[in-house]
Amino acid sequence: MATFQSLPGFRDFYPDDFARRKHICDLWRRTAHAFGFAEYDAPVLEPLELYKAKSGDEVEGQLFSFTDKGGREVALRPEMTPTVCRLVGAKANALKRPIKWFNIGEFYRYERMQKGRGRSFFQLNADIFGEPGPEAEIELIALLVQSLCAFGLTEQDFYIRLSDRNLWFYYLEALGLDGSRVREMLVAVDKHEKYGDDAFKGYVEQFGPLDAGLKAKVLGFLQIKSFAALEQMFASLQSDKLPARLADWKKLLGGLDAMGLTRFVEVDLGVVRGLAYYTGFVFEAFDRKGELRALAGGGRYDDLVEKLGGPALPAVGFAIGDVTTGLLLEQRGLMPNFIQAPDVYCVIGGDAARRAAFADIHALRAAGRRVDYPMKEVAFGKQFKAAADSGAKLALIYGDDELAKGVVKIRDLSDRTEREVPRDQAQAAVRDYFSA
RNA sequence: GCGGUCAUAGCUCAGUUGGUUAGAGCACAAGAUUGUGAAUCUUGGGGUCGCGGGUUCGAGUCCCGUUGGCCGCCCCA
Repeated sequence: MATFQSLPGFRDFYPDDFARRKHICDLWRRTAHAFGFAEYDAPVLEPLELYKAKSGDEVEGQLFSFTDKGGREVALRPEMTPTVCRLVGAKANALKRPIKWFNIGEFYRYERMQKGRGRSFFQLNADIFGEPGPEAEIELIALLVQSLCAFGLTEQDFYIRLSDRNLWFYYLEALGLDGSRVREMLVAVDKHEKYGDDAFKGYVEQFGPLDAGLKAKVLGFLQIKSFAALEQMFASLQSDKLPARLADWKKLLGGLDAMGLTRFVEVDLGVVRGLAYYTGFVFEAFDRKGELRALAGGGRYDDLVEKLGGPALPAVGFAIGDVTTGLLLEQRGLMPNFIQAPDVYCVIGGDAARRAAFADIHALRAAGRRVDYPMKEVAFGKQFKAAADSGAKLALIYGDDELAKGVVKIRDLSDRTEREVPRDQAQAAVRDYFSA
């Protein structure tokens, strides 16, 4: 047993594991680029205060934080949002709008391990700054959908629940609740799915007994699962903000429909995301079977850039993690088998043959071809087996017979045909094979 | 931070009421085999049985602690 092991919650990426992670990150990157998002990055280590300013002092318990040698309180980044707000805020006036940015990076949280959650993970973060209307949500939800469809997942495999904190505010205000009572009620709504009526305990403890009529109305609202039901609910309510908001909803749902994404999206007012900094539409992606933790989450946070010291700048974004996405792909058999196959495997006789082979091997490699060969002298039979096992398309055979004739034997490993070419034409023959 | 459960070779596991030098399959390596592909046979390397303590003539096995994994709670940006 090895003396040292990786820290709890951290993963080692052996080549097979790394190939899976790379597969996920590569497709995310390609997808984000297809949507016109620009990639950025920033330090993994940030001032602790950045996260406290966004989430409150309590977050420190969930952070990898420490004091550096200069006496600075620092933390490994647990999320990208504060960092990207810092970046955008610092240059907001110089950046072309809309600002569509994404990042793929590693994040760290000091938490207890569970299925789908460790202390280090990779996320795609995508954000749009400077666009106050639902056009930004259309773009981001479409990107989120495609970030999963790119792997072959379909509406059978996952869906997105769409909700709106603004509507909750308007609704609860229309019912006569003030600001702090609204926030407390939203916490209860967030927990209702999990705890049922017990979710209201916190509200009751803070504000006294819950009026039966009010509770019934809240329960009715959080069970709304369609835009039609939403409109009907508001038909009888008086509010000056509602018509504009319902128009936003129409624009958002209309845009998603035009992109053919309606089958992925379900209106669900039961989602509010407990995070206080969300200010409008919020959305979460889940697997259809409901067996995994959330795949992705996001929403609008129009106040955060300013709160973190930048100018007032509307923003909406989401993040999707590699762990749950990977679990879902494994579940559905959509994780490919990755083989690190060379293009060419060389079968080599004795020392003289080896010297001849080396010249071609290096030249082919310099031209970008993947070439491998046995490092030690090995029986021919084993070399052919190794060539087949390697997954290479071609075997180049440098034996004493070929050397004497001044040729190289080229074996096509897929159909087992062989032919001989003069030594000085071997590289060209390989090039022609792969360009054909 | 709390609770449950587990820990034997690189992997999957066996190991009897506590009893000789802890086993198998797979994987890896060498050979049979210096000229042709998933085969066969032989052989080999690999373990202080997670770690520490206790009970015992004797512990992989029983007890306590600890570390780590898995599952759940809290939390989940």
